[in-house]
Amino acid sequence: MPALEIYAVALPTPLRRTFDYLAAEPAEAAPAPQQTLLLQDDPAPSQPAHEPSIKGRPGMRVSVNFGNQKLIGVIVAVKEHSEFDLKKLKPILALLDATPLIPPELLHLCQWAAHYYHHPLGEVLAAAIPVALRQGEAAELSTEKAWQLTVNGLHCDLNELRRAPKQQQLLQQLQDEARLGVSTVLHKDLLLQAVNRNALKGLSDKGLIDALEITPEPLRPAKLLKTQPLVLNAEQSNALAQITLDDYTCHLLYGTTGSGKTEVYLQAIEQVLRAGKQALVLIPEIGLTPQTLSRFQRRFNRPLAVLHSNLNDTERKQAWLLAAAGDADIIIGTRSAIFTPLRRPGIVILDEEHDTSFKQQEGFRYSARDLAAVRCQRLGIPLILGSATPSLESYHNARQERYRLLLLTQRAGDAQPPAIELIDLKRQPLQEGLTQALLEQIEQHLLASGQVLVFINRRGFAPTLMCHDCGWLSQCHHCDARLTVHQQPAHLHCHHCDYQRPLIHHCPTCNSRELHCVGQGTERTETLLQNRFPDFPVIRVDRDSTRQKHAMSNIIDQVNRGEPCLLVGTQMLAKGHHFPNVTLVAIIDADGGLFSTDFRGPERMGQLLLQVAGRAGRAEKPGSVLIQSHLCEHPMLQTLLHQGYSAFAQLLLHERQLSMLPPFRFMALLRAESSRSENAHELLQIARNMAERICPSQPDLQYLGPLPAPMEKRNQRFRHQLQIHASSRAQLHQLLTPLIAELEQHPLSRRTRWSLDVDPQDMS
DNA sequence: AGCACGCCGACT
DNA sequence: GTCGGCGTGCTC
Repeated sequence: MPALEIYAVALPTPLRRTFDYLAAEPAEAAPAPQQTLLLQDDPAPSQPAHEPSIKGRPGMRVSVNFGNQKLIGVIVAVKEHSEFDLKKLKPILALLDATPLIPPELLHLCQWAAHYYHHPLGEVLAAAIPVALRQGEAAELSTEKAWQLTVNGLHCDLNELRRAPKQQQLLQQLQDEARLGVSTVLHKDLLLQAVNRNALKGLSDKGLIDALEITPEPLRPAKLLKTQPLVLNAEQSNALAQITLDDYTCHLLYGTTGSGKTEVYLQAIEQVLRAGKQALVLIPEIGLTPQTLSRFQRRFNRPLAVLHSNLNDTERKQAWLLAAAGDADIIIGTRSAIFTPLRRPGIVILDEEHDTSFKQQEGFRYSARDLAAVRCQRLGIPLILGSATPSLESYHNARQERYRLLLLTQRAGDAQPPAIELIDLKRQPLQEGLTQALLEQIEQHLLASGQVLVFINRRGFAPTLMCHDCGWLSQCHHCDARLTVHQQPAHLHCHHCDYQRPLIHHCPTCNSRELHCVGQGTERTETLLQNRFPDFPVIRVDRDSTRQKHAMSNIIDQVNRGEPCLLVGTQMLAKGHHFPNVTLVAIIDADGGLFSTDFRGPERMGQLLLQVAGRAGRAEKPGSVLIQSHLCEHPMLQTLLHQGYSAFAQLLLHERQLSMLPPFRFMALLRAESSRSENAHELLQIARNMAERICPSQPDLQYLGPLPAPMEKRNQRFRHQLQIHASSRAQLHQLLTPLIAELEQHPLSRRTRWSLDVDPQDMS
């Protein structure tokens, strides 16, 4: 009598536990003839579609009946006993994998994340697995259409095709390649060579070539590099030499814009590839420009897989499986790529590590940066965090020598750092927010054939419409926010809930015609600059102007042609793209971050200012940066501009320490939202009472709230939050584990939407 | 989360 | 008489 086999299965439900299932009963009589291992679309539930000899192991997918739905889950443990009534256990319907889809190391990372973020494992796994595989598709690399000469085709006389020159040319090409030993040619490669489809069909109809489906072999030519590495300067060489490749170290590569961080990444990756291992490169959501990608493709003769948000389900699955199979040597992706399985993991690089897009802001709120550290530590491989403006968390870790600090201070080549100057806005006459001094500078740079980048971090025409006679404001009815005025096309738009309505010209309250636009947005600045400099093109770059598919690359092309022009835009301009001909960067208003309700406001402001400033003077042309502010004497601005980011970061860290905020304290944010404000508040009050009972407030563990969120009403829902501050991670989690368990048992917790954010990045 | 069950109000 | 509103309970 074989021991009972029970699988603990994680299912995609918000329930924070696994469910036990029996292994499907072994087939009774004679073994069924060759049954397919992997499920087709719809398995017959009565007949398990797997061979009895295959045993379930952790990381394999199963399909099961759950309540009255059929779900796909992942086995997380195989055991002989269950806490649950054995008679009530259901058998799995089918085992979907012959080998674990999630290798043990990745499953462990998911379990760690579920535990650390107090999030259901089933949902963590759902975030880790591409949709196509989550829905039960076979874990097989997709095949590609290819062509092969038939015997007739190989020996066919080209003269026979003299009346079909396209076919003749194609046949000759295929015969030539066949003689060189290349017997099959991928269909997509032929299309890339502009081969006519009709010519292929013609040869195929004549029986000279055959179509076939093949799984392409990864190409690894003997020569690793396509192009030679750049010569490193002393700092870069030193940084590269300090990167430990054979065990875990987290390196903070802190390098000024233009100091050549990417070259250090490339040469570190080169060493990893030479050791036969894979490199995982994580980049911010908008950082994956064709420029970044081509830099990797141009350097290495090795297969590369890309994972970003514009892939469809099939492409995403393919890239994921290529990484898992070890068929891709370099994997480049955004946040969720931290969950890519790797056959031969060698290094993880996370570029622009301060970027907020590495933290998921809804649902499973994980930090890809922090998970990268956990994963690398487990794997015993190096992690490189790179930034010109490191997050205070990482900078603090480096100063505490938990991370190895690698400094790059020199700009590559002859590029000079930009000269940064403040323009005091106080008492200045303004034209749509721009001072005379700024306009004159812009004019000078344009006349000197320079390009000018004007940064204003607000899209639309103006953030508010106001009645000059009665004080009416364009309030959004769904949010505690004003509707933004847009002129292209003209409408009022809430940037928080997406509510839109036509632009009005009379006050809805007093019917006055004196409706004024208050404040500046990109459209308004664009209009002003277009009127003021009619001889130069003004190009607006924001979410609205780049909505269409190739809009951004068209803009990049236009700007890189080098003609003098004005670029007006939001932070989209600050990230990823290089504009070598920009000689002046103008920042319309630096003050936003200094009044922010979020304690990270000043940090974000400093990072953004330097990122924008870094766009100037990248090439041989020296750049200047002008920053308008009402608070020129503010110590933060002064420190940032005169002593640099490190001094600025140290100043902010000092303040964080005094006010007992991260990274000196550890935070969790319990959020609740409801269509009735009292409900959200009440649930959090219950949570606070529970928390006080588990662990009373004390210096090492403090509660703040429940309080309304900074924007209480958003999209018709009222939001409240309870902050939990602890002096150590351990203390935080000692509270959270029982608190969440108790809270989810409470009846009110199922009627009001709530979520937990461990290490919140955005307090709103 | 989904989904079923169940118990009260306005319609063909 | 039914359709359907959403409160409550359960999922191995």
